[in-house]
Amino acid sequence: MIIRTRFAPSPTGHLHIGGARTALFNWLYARGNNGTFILRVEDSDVQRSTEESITAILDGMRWLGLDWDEGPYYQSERFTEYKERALWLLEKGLAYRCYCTADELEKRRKKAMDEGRPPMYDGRCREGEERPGLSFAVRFRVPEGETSFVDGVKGEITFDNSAIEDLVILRSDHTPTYNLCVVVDDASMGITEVIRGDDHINNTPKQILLYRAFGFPIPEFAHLPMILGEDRTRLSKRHGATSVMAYKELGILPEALVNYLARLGWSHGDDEIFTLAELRKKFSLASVGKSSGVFNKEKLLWLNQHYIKTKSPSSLADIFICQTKKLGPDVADDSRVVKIISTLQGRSVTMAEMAEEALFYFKDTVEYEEKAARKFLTPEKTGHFQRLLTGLSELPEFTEEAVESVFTAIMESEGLKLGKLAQPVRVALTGGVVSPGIFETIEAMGKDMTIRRLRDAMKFVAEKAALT
RNA sequence: GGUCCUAUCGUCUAGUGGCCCAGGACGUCGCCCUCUCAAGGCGAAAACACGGGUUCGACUCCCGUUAGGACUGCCA
Repeated sequence: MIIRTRFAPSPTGHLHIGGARTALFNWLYARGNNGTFILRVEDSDVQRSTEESITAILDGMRWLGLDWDEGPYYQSERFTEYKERALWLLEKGLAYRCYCTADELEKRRKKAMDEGRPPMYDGRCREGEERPGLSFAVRFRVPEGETSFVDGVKGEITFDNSAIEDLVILRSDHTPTYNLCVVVDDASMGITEVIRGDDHINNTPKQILLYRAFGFPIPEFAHLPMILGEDRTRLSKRHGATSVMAYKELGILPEALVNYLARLGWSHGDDEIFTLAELRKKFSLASVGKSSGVFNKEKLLWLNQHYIKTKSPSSLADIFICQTKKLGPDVADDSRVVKIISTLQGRSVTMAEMAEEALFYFKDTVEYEEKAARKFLTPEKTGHFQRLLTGLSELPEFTEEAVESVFTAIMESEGLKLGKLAQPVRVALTGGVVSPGIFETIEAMGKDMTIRRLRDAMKFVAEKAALT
């Protein structure tokens, strides 16, 4: 049998971390088993579903590289089918008309809670007469007995049906509800493995009962543990960035987020680094853990740093240009970009950070940090700038090695250590005391800008000396 | 309240009865390297929730306790 999995988000917000991991695991399971991955938008709650959310979710999926083979299907386009199915159950006596109003139900529920009774629907309309002219909802008649299934992650789970109330499958406006839609959809789309968050475990027996009532084949279920915030409660806005796209803005690479999400709840021995392609080969439901995990930003950042460090500079260029633009400079046409990235990628944790650290390469004039200038831009510390300037401007090839040779010549003839020379130059070129290696910085900056900045610094020193 | 799920270092986890006085990774701390900052190398501190069983032997199996989480909607 061909494996068919699906990701079924409800479009009431962006694609969040938990949803992304569910999508990833479904994708991995399908792709790893030559199966089909389906995207279905669960917008059966017309009131809360929005177009923007749908776009946001699709964007998030694409950014992560999770492509789908079928869909997106929309539940809102399938309302007649759900309704017909519900009516069929009604006809067969497997469901019944409930004339209770939402208000009454709410009151009864509250009363039951206050009195410490389980707030379940009491089934009062179960055997009632049909009352023509009155509006009604359709409730599924939950049979007596037990319902159990073998969960792909958690193992065997059993429920006593007495704890399951007769659920509404068609609202009084005759729109379908979630449990009906999922069952009808999963069955008609031929889903073989339902992989979703374990907040759905309690829905599973209801759905199994519906499958049985319809006579549909029952799929396998696998429930993934939740992702929690630092305070060990369900991840939500309170915990900061929870939207996948927010991480993109922060300069997180999709490979890093995918890798992190995969390792949150799934493991492969002691391995930590996985590309999407490797995950595809190695992923299995059997090695998904049972317990919920806390989302740890530090580790995500570590992975991000790893990918920034190991990717080719040119593959980072588009993101770099985009992040830099957010800070001002448009560097799309700057031929130095790739070289500049290569100087920064070993020391940037995020792409946003890299853009910030790269800013000095793009400024028209350097702004010296006051403390740095005071310490390093002095007559004695910049004494060799003229010689450096000459040496550099005479270089036929402006490469890291060539630049280094100019420095070495000065150091040898003057008996200097590199530190004595490098720090003042660093301040002259970047304005501060922190930057990539001085030779690579000079190469990446280019001959013209380097020489100009060296001259500016000498002028700065001279003017300062003249004032005192 | 009821139902269900879960329980190894601060965090993510390895571990499927003896290989474990518990391994890896992030983070933390120390040392080394060093033109600054990183990166890198080396090292350290740090965990089997508790109580009963089962067994020659339990982190591993069973039961209970405790703790956390989810669900309990005419939301999904």
